[in-house]
Amino acid sequence: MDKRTHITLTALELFYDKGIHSVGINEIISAANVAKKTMYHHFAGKDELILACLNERHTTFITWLENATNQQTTLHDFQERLFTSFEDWFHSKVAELGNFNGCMFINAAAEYSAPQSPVNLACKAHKAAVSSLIKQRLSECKDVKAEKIDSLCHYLMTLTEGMICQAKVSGMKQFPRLLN
Amino acid sequence: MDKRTHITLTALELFYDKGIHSVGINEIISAANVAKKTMYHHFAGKDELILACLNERHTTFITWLENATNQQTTLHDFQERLFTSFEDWFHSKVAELGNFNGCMFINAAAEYSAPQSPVNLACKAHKAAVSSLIKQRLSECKDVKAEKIDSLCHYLMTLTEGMICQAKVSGMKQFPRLLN
DNA sequence: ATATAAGTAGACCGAGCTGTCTACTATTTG
DNA sequence: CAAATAGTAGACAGCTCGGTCTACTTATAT
Repeated sequence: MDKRTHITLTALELFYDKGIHSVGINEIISAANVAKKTMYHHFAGKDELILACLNERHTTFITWLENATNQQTTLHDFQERLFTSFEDWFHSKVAELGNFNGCMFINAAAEYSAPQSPVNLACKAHKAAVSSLIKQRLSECKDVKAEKIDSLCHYLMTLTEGMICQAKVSGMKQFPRLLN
Repeated sequence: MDKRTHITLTALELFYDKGIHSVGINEIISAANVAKKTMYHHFAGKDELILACLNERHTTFITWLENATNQQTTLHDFQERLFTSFEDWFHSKVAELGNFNGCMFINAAAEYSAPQSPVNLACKAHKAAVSSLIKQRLSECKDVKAEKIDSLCHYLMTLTEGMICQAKVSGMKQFPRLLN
């Protein structure tokens, strides 16, 4: 594997697990078994590495979610598929997403709250992409009217974001499914 | 005002605004206009100060939420009051909660993910207390059956947690209100 | 009034951080 | 082959951090 990718993946795992500020360069190069010079050959600094990690995570997550939610024909099916997919993630059953520790981007935004900082912008962009994917999927449901897509997406995003937080903080890993 | 409280409030504002790891002792004592010795007279170290801040925030938040949601008689009224109260918070219209920057405890948990660390335990405890308050309020609604309280609470908690994250990360500050 | 506690200002220490540099080795490529 | 590139190991500089300490100054309480 490419050294740059290897360093990125190693750093991502540490950042996701422990938080960004808690992980130093020395820990990363030690875990990746590379020399410090190698890391600084591929990345201008820690900031660039952080952004590479977020980018890597973004691609992995969106690809997973795309595959996990395709080919649903009704709103009910899509919602159920969406919920169970997230529940799999919460239980660390999705190999490519690693040991569940909340949303990498919510976590990162907590550490980088300055709204115009590159990290914060990457977090916003990720959430916008997830929202966009959900709208795409809703538009593929035959029983969803076009004018309902935005509000349904907002509703589903709110539930998924809420469950991510609860799964991380409180260990509650099941979506609410209200039976009327 | 008591020096200990003054230091706690100053530190809390900085922690809430910038994140815990991003704020050093020197910044705190400088902002609070106290000597370093004063701070270390009242707190054994940064960790103890952090916990005091979380405790302060917890009390302030729960007290606000208790007052904001009392005397609702129906589920519909309670839910609407809950949502509009949170929306006020998102728009920084609640003086005692300061400039909105997400949930202090979700943010803190992102920085302290070790499940048994004191900070993480304080975050879990806070969320449990919010959940408990919502259940209490639901039990006060005349049209809510006792056996529905847990699932309704889970549903409302999921929506509020989700909206907190979206308000912070994406700037989306309005609850979804699906009109059937 | 005087002893004790609480406070100020800031120097200082050791540790850890990011990032640079030297010296050397391996690998790739023209 | 030769030159450039990518790599290793690790020392080191410069900075910041948490935390301690000295010397001095209020404030408080018996």
